[in-house]
Amino acid sequence: MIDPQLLRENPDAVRRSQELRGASVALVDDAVAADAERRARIGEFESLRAEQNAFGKTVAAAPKEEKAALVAQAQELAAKVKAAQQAVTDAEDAFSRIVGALGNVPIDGVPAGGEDDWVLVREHGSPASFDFEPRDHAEIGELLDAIDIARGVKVSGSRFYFLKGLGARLELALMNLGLDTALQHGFTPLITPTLVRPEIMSGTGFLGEHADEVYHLDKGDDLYLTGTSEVALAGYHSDEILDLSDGPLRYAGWSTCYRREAGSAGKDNRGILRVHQFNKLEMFSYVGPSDAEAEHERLLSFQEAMLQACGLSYRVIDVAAGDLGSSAARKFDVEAWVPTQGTYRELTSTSNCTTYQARRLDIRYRTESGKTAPVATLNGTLATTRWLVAILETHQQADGSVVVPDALRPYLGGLEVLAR
RNA sequence: GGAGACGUCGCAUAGUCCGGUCGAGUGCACCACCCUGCUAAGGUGGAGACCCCUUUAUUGGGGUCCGAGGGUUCAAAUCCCUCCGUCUCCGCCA
Repeated sequence: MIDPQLLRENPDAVRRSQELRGASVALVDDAVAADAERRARIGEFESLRAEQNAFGKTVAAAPKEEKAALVAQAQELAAKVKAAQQAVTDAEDAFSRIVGALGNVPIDGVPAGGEDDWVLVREHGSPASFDFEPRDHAEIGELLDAIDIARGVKVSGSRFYFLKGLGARLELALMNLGLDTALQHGFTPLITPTLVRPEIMSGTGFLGEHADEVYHLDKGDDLYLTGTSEVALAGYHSDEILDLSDGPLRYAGWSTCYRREAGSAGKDNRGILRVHQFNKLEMFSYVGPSDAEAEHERLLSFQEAMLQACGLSYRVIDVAAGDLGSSAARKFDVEAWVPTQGTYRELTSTSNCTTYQARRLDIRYRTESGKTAPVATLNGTLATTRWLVAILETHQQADGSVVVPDALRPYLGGLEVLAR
């Protein structure tokens, strides 16, 4: 949730934010009103409560012949207190519902608009060219006996697959390259739970507009399957006051990810570009708010280093405000060239959530003056199963074999070419 | 899955049976000062989180927090209910 103080002191900034996102500006007025209402009700309750507390003491201290009369008086007061308390509860519920619906305020420079209004930050490398007709990754995967889609569908349904032999090894190699990269930069590896409680799921913002994307267990276990380890990584320090005096806390979380892909029927049906289950290595940083933008650049640079190590050409885009998740204040996607699609496809994404997510999960740190303040949280992908698509297609040869990028060879026992 | 015990402001505990004197005591750790002077001890004082008003200076006042949420009551850490979690024993299964 956004900083209520910003809402109070500079509602215009929030209005601009909503406008940039293409979201409701009127909601800001509702939020301001809800805030005022909430504070008024709190004031009423507290003064009544103070009166009751004081009165309770005289009742307790009174001699027993006077007690009956005093208690009768107190009853009246108690009824008022109870009503006032209910009014506070209602006002606070309304406030958090309305304010919670406001997205994070984009950082200056984030382009306005929606999905297609991203701004190119930079390009690296040039799209691969071939002197033969390139095969798509599904075909290569079949030729190499590396990706078995037919049996994935047989066992689990559409959008499922088996990674087999070289495919399985390639994914593990990629993950290990990512893990080593993370370790070099001081990230602590974490293998995270993929089933989480409702409060963690909603605290991280995944039960909002994208609730349909999430698998939920309904056999008496009120748990959600996470679509990214970001959920567990953010929940990890929820309700805590962190010690950031030695610098940011950085984690590299590895987990399987589950997505329902509701609403994308017919989209990317072929291969493993869009699947219900995949693996991902995710970076997650808890930093002081003033360090957030620098940290964002760092995460992006690690991602680019990974893409480069895998020999992929890519572009970095600054995602437009309307296409940010509600938690993000800025998001960079790194998209790799996928030869058979003749276009760039998202391989990684890194979001600076500033203090938005932390405020909802109640994650704070101690400032120099000893006070507590919400931390900033950032996340970014370091490797996912989807990378296999770009790697296989980019480095394929006419005979269907695939050249292994140098950086991955040590993780494949020195293998230089994937061939059957 | 069955039976039992438990969840107190950093950690450890007192208090809960007999509701008001506990808006919470004590020990350790922590911070400041004093004493002393040496790889320590002693003394004094302080100290949490959140919210509202005020001030805008880390000011002053008020409210909330005894796992979470409800209930009973003039009044609940203390009684009742639900949920979450921990521990012990048994069963079952890896």
